[in-house]
Amino acid sequence: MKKPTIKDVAKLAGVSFKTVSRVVNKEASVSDEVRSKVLECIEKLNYQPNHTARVMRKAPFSLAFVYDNPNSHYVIEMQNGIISECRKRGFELVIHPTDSRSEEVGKELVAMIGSNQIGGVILTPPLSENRELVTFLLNRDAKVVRILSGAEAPDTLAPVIHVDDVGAARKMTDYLLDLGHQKIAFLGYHSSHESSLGRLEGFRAALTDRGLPVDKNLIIDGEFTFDSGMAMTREALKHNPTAIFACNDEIAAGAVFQSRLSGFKVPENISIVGFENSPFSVQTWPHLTTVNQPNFDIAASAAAMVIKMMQEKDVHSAETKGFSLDLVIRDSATKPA
Amino acid sequence: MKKPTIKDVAKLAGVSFKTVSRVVNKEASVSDEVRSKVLECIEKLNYQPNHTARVMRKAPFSLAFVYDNPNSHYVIEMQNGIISECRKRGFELVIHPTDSRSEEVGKELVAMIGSNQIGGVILTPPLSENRELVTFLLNRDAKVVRILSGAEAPDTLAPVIHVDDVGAARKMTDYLLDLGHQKIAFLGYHSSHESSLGRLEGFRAALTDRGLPVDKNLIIDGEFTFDSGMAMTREALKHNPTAIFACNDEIAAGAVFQSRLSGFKVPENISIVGFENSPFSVQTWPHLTTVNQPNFDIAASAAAMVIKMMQEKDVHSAETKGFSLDLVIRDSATKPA
DNA sequence: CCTTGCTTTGTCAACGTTGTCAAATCTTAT
DNA sequence: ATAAGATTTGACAACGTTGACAAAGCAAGG
Repeated sequence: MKKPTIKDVAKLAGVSFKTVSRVVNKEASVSDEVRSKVLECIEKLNYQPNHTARVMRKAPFSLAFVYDNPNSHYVIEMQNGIISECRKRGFELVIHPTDSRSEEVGKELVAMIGSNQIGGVILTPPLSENRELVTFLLNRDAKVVRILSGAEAPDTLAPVIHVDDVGAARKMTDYLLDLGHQKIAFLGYHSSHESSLGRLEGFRAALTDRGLPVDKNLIIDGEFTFDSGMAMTREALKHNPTAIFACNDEIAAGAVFQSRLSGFKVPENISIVGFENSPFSVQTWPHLTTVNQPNFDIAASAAAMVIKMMQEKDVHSAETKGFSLDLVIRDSATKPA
Repeated sequence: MKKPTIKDVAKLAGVSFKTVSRVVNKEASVSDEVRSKVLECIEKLNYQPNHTARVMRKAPFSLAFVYDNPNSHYVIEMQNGIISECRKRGFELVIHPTDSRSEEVGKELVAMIGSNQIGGVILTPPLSENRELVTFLLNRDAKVVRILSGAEAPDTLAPVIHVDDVGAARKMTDYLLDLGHQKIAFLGYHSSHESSLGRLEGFRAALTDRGLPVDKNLIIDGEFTFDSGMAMTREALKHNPTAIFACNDEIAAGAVFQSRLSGFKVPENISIVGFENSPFSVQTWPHLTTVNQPNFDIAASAAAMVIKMMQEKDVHSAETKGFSLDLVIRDSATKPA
């Protein structure tokens, strides 16, 4: 019992297969009478249009999500956002984890696009920061949307979604400052880690805005992990901060833990805030005050953009959309004693 | 500048396009001389075979990973495992998160398969437990591989990968018992949660094997979350256990935290073990002794199975493969005081 | 030098759709 | 009743590939 094709439906309905095609594609010029008969036959035979043949005549209905990020929570939220948009539009999502340091990335992606499986690509950091890669893809006329952090899009190569984590870091720092903290440690500076740079920038800006000095001893560098968070906290504690601004929630969780171990109550004796609003932020006690990243929405709007580009053939206008981030106030920060 | 097709290559190489096709498909009957000339032209034109056309004539080269699981870490590990296998074989992965309670699941999946985009499906719990869904898919001759927990495959409907978490729970309990613990609390029983059932079963079996009683007061039910872990621990502590067996790492993390809050040192005064070896297990102090689930390998072998089924058309022999799980001994459990 | 059999190459139809354009049918105005 | 126009339908090629089969080329055996 083979899969029914459009011709089987046509035969059953007593019309030409082109008419069936028209019904399937919801074209206008079909009489109501014929349409309903065809629809009925489709139902009866359980006909499914062959996606592949369709792609061959029209355009691909798939897009790729390309990432190189060890943070599962982030990846999943992004995926879900993209998928939700894909579902609405009848698109399929192909995921493409990759190694951003590898020379192969460009080739891999070009192969996907060249082979006509994929119509568009969503790039996340650090891939999206790679100008060379982007132009390379653009030259093979791929539809590309980049997700980047920063208050503004850095260029107009291709559409960009920018996520203002600098502004968010500043907001968070302001929040701590408003609470009355003066000595705030910054944990997680890492010169090669783009997002730590942005966050530090926001942190600094908030301090300087109020004419406060930026104490180098309180800017600690390390990895984005729990263990490193603990280590950095030991370091920071030597200089008696009243609050800790951690670059992400994992670090913050480590900080909470180490603080307690060192005899500080959180938040009574020391306030600690995170960044990301990841599951880790409620995996600790007290639950972390942090910054929410609306990854789902960011991803969905990126997907909407690529799909739009895939549909309107010519339009190449480098669109841009910005997201600002909000604080999530929970229990790990309060007024200093 | 359109994408080059096989015909362009043929023209350039001065051979028929069928010959090029043969080269591309690495068929034997091409003289070395011609082959290398063709290869050269392919290179020169930057020709990429059109995947779509290929799928139309042969079979789909994509498989779907279908899941309904809120645990990002699990999903990502599975994805990565599947992808690694796909890359080796030139397949693409389409992900399909879904709502297992919805009536639509079957239809969605049949639509994917019927439309010829997808050649096979990998099902994880709880979808894979749904016999009805599996037979439904099988009837539309989809290639299905199920991942299930349990020491053995429950039936021979379709190939199954079974993961022995019952055995692992027993191993873990034995470990605690060997350490000298007698009063062990079990946290995270939840009647509708398949995996908690299996783990409880293993826990019970280990006790009964040694002729020890199973104290109902020490079997606490609740969710698989940090907060619930804390709550269950408060409950358990009333009955003075010397060890806690948590159904997963999140619960264990909550347990560690609550224990400390209640004045117990971990592991000096109370031993706590988790399950899953998720990132949470090193996101706490001391790092958790837990059970490793080799999700990557499990997924990879599922992928290998589906791909094999897709390639060898007829073979329907319900293969089966089992995985046993190993303990990861870290620092959260030790001999009782 | 011709047959036989093997290897290499080519021709053509097919896969299941959609696009183009022409044919058939239905309206409406004269 | 008829021409003109609008709507609905159909025939056929095309998309880029592979499969089936036929043709050509070549070596060995008589």
